[in-house]
Amino acid sequence: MKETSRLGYAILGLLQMNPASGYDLRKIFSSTSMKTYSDSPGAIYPALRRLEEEGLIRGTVEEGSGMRRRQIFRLTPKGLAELKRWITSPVTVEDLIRGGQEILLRFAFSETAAGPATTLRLLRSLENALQAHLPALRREFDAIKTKAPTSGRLAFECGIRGCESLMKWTHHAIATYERSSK
Amino acid sequence: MKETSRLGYAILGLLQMNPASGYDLRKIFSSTSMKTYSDSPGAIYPALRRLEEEGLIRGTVEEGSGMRRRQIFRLTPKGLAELKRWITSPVTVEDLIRGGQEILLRFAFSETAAGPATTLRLLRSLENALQAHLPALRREFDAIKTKAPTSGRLAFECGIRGCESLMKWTHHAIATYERSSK
DNA sequence: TATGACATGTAATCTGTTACATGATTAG
DNA sequence: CTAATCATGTAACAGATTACATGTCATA
Repeated sequence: MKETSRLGYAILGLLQMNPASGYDLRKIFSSTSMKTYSDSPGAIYPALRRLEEEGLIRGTVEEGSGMRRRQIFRLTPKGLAELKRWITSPVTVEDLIRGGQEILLRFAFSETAAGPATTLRLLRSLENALQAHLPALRREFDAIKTKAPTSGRLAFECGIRGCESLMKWTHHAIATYERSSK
Repeated sequence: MKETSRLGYAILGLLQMNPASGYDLRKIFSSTSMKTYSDSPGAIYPALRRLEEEGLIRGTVEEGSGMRRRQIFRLTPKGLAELKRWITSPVTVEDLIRGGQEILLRFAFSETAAGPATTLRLLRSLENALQAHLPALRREFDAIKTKAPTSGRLAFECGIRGCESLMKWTHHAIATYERSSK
C-alpha cells in the first residue's frame, strides 16, 4: 500500500463532494483557488490511474445519448475510509513546517467527508501543534536575532507572524463550529 | 541554460553568505528554520553538482593538516549574478499562489547578496503583487461564500487572512528599511 | 467542411525521497 | 580497538512539468 500524494488527496476530496471526470478536475484546479495543484493532464491522469489501482476510486465510462466519451470517477468505500483516515490523523509540527497547505486541504474537506465533530477535532489538533511550535520558533528567533542581518531577522518574523495569524484563524474557526453545534 | 530549483537557490544564497561543504549545508537545513528544504544527501549532492556544471559554484577540496577530506563550495561571479537576477525579478501573483516560500527566501538573501536598496525594491514589488491579488481573492470569496459549506468558506478565509498578514508584515519591513536608510 | 473546444492520454525529463554504501577520523 | 561521528556519495523509485499526440463532437 503506497502513500497517496497531496494531489491524490485533493482529488479524493473533490470526488467525495462530486463525482467528476479528469477534465472536470482540471477545470476545478485551473479556475478556482486550488491553483496550487497541478492542472496538467500529465499529473492528473496518472494520479487517477494510481488511485484506481489502489482501489480508492472507480471510473465508469459514460456513453451514448450524443455525449462525448468521458470517464466519471467516484470514491469507493475504501477511498472514503482513506480520505477520513487522512483527515483525522493528528496535526504534527512537521505539518506546520511543511507549509500548512496540506492541513488546510484536510480542513476544507473535513466537514463533508467526516462531519462537523471531526472538523472540530482537527482544529483542536491544529491549535495544539501551533501551541507547541510557536514557543520553539520564538526561542530560535531570540537566539539568532543579534547575529542575523536585518533581512534574515525580518524573514524570521514573517514566519512567526504567519503562525500567529494561523492561530487566530484557528480560534475563529473553533468558535464558529462551537456556535453552530449548540 | 537550465532553470535552477528552489533548493538550488537556497544553496546559492547560503554559499554567498559563507562558503560551505555539502555536509555544512545539510546541518544548516536540518538544524535551523530552513527545515522546509531537504537535508538528505540524495538531494544536496546532486544539486551541488548541477550548480557546478552550470558554472554557478566551484568546489575546492580541502586536504592536509589532519583534517577529513571535504569539499568547500564558493559562488562564482556567474553564480552571484544569477542569485541577484533571481532576487531582483519582480514578484508575480503566481509567486503568491505558489505559497510565498520562494519570495521569503529571496528576501532573506537580498540584503547580503544585493544590498538594502534592492531589498526595498523587492518589498515594494511584493506589496504590489499583494495589492493586485487580495481584491481578486475577496471577489472569489464573495462568489462562493453562499454556496460552499462552512469548512470551505473558513478555509478560504484562512487564505485571505494569510495574505493580509503578509501585507502587514510587508509594510512593517518597508518601514524598517526606510528608517535605517535615512 | 473546417475550426475550435472537449476529453484523454503518452513520453522525456527533472527533482526529490528513501535507503543503502563507503571510508576517514576521533573519543572512550 | 571499536563505536560514533564526519563526509561523501549512489541507486531505485515516485511524482510533477512540459510538450506532444489523438480522436470526438458542435457550430459556423
